[in-house]
Amino acid sequence: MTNKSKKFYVTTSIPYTNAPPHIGFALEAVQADVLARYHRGLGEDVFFLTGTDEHGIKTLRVAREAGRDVKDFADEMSGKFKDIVKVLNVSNDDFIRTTDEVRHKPAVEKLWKKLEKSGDIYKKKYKGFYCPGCEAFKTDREIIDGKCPIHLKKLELVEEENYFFRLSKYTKEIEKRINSGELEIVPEGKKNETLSMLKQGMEDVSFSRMKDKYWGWPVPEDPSQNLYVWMDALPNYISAIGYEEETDQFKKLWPANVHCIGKDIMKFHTIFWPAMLLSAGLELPKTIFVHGFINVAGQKMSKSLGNVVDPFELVKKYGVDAVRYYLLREILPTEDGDFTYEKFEQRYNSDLAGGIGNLVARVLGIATKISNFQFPISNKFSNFNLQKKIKEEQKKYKLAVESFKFNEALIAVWEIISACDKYINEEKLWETPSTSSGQAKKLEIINDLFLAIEEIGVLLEPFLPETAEKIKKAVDTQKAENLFPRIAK
RNA sequence: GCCGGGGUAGCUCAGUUGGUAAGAGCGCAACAUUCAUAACGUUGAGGUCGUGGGUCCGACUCCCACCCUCGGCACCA
Repeated sequence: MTNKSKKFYVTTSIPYTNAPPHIGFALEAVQADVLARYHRGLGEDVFFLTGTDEHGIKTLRVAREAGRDVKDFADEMSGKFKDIVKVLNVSNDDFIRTTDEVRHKPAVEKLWKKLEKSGDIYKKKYKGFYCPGCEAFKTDREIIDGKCPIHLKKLELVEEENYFFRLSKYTKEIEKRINSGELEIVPEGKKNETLSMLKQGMEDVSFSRMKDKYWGWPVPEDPSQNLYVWMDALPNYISAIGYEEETDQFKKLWPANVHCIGKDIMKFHTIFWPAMLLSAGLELPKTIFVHGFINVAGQKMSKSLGNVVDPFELVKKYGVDAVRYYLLREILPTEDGDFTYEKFEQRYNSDLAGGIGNLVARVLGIATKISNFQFPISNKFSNFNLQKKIKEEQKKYKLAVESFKFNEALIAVWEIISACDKYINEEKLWETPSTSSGQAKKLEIINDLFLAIEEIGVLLEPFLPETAEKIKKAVDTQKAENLFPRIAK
């Protein structure tokens, strides 16, 4: 492998810190982690970024309601996201916060100046319905009867002068880049949605708010205004890697290979962000990968319904790889998925306990109890069919991961697991052969199974890193712990 | 309202350009078996492929209408 020179820069979106992490962010983090680990396995120079988006009204409001200092509150929330990433065994190389004044703030300022220099920043009156209670503008959709749904007070029509970004100028170019494939959007349906939005044309967007109405970094050279969310959050992808000083790292890593995002923020990543980059004379990310949402028992996850699934609890209860497995195998990568404990436990028992867990225990049991086998007696397969099957599935696996079909990649691995189980049954490995040649053949078969398990571990590493490690250890020491104890019903 | 994606076995989904393929996995049942986590394996039951029309020698696969569902339609992120 000589992929050392090839770089791979992957990001998650930066979740907002008004609430602790839920399972939706866990999905995104784990998906991005598979990509990062897979490409590392290919020998590429991988950089994997995640972080938190902290500025804005909501964090401010939630902090106030809790009687907390906002920065202090944001610190705590951001810490929770840092924790969940760690708990999920996500291999991020860095973690950026929008409140970071060393890396982020100067980078955002620099980007702003670039946009300004391109003539894409201008002042315009922004009109909106403002709720003094919320201290925020309300969108048309939020407004009920001309009133704020939270405070039930009549909204004021407030006009303020803000800085706008000339988004409209770039729609044609972005459309072109998408159509040519230079900017790839996965899946196809989301690409089409973006294209249809572009076709309708985009209006310019406000990139700042009056200082006292928005928590954020000040607009360079106009401290009466603060930078609005797009201008603050999206640039995290370049601020973290050294955009401000245009470091070697920045030159090497940008443009990003993949931005992993949720469908709710698609427009900002497929239109706003590319427009900003074009304006600044920077390259566009290569791929935007859009995942769906996770419902709980068919219902939207929400605080008011009280059905928010806490990823910390899940990991505590079932173990990190069980959670990763569910997210990657049961949830279709680009569709909305569903979470229930029943489904989770069923997946766990059938695939994890009965599949990989059982196979490893089985093979090691045969090797140690039934035979005095020492691995390896050969690094080549004796059984052509098994070898062929593994090769086929490896191919499918590679294709699947590289097209973001994580569930299909896992299906391929489980095909190998199933083939191994069948092999053991067909050969009746537990019986004692009567001849010495029969005995020799038996050892060869066990060797095949060890080779297969070893390969399964390798394939599993991006998905279930802890399990992969345990498998490796089991093969090396010929002792296995119970990988996934069955959950009693 | 406009635009787009879907509606295939109990569940989650595959089904290439229309013609002996109506499929997989899970769940369920039976059988077999004991090396393993009551596991693994084999076999089986289960679907008029949303509804009603149409084109065709022939449609899950094409056309029309309708029903249901999910999403997008521009500053909540």
